[in-house]
Amino acid sequence: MKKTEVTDFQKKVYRFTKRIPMGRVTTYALLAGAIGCGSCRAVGQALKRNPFAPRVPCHRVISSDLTVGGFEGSSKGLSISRKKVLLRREGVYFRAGRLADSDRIYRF
DNA sequence: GAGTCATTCGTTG
DNA sequence: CAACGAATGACTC
Repeated sequence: MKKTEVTDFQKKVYRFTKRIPMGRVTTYALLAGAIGCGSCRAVGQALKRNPFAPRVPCHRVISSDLTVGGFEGSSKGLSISRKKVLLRREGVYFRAGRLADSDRIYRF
């Protein structure tokens, strides 16, 4: 078994993700840009492997198109549904699979 | 070392 | 307007 080694990149991702206040969301591209990385996929990967599962609110990270994007390794299915419900409980409402208010996006 | 990924952008039909 | 492919950076096996 491998040790849960968190790379510097992941550390940044989790740090920024945890920085998101309740009732607010952010996008992969925004996170990637804030970290200093040109690819948003790397951010999603870090969240998917999320070693800090309940500690890091990965459900507060959505796609830059205001879409839910993915969750728990699936861009659709029950996982995504759960993500939407989770955000809804925090005050973030979704409409047709998209964020109802783009003003809810948290800017670093 | 190769494959995979929860994305994003650009071009083509 | 809609769909597909290519690009990019990092992680896991």
